[in-house]
Amino acid sequence: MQNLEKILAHNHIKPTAMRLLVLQFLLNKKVAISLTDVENYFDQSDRTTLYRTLNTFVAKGISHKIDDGTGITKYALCEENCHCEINTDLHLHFHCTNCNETVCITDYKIPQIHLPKGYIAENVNLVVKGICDKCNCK
Amino acid sequence: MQNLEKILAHNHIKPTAMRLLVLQFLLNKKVAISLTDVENYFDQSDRTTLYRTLNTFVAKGISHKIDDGTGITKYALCEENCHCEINTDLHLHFHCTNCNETVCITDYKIPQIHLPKGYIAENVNLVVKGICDKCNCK
DNA sequence: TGCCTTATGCAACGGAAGTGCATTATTTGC
DNA sequence: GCAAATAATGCACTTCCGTTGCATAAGGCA
Repeated sequence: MQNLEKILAHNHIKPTAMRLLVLQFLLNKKVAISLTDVENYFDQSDRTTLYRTLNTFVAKGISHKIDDGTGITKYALCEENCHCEINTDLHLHFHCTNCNETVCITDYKIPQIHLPKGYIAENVNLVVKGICDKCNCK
Repeated sequence: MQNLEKILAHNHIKPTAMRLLVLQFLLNKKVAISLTDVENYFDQSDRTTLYRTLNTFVAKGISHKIDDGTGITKYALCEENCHCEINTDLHLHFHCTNCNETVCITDYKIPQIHLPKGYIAENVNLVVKGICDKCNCK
């Protein structure tokens, strides 16, 4: 698990116990998670700390925020070489209305969008809702 | 303003005073509005009534809900012939981070999205954030 | 060791969505 | 036209999530 510390160190985040645990949790989960998810998992721990831990991860660039249209902010680890700020590697998020999970579909890149004259795009968010493959197979 | 009553009647909504007022408000506003917007405008009126009025409009199909990524649910009247439920007339929403307004950009239709095997799309939401034409010109 | 910075934990706030229930208006059947 | 049923409204309250302030604990550095 040295790996975890390396990830943090590489992004200039002090490897506290809590951060290592949260990072591992994010790594294990393949889906985007909410603050409440983390909170439930680390039952004994304080909500604020977890909240700030997630925000630190976002600020330092190892994870990104996702708005999947449920009104609840989700978090997911960035891919290798991800530069969240830049328009080019934006991808699709899929929210399953059955299991309530949100996954990043990195294969699908958002196409160039031509806005009416005068509009300046800074950020694009594409969310598809429906049934995910797991729920579909059941 | 007979028109307003016709719209409601056509969608099987009883034309109460409140509903007519809210409908007119929506018609005048070219942008997507939040419950709070309506609430501020109809200062004397109860929030719950407005909340339920908007929900009724959505349920009966004369307006649709928009999630513009601000975390605040917005509402906008459907276009003529809109069938919100159906994937074909989904359009783009643009949220201006300067004036905080959200507009429907109906000219841009969301292209077909090819999801991985097993996924079923029911709904697509595409939100672009940035600076709108009005703010850009200032 | 002592100082300074950072992380953590507790408490509390605020906005927004939503619900329960009593009251008022509006239909509808008789 | 009246009574009963149905629907709409208004008030109070709850819950959930995001966020902040502040005091304490921990860790790094001179």
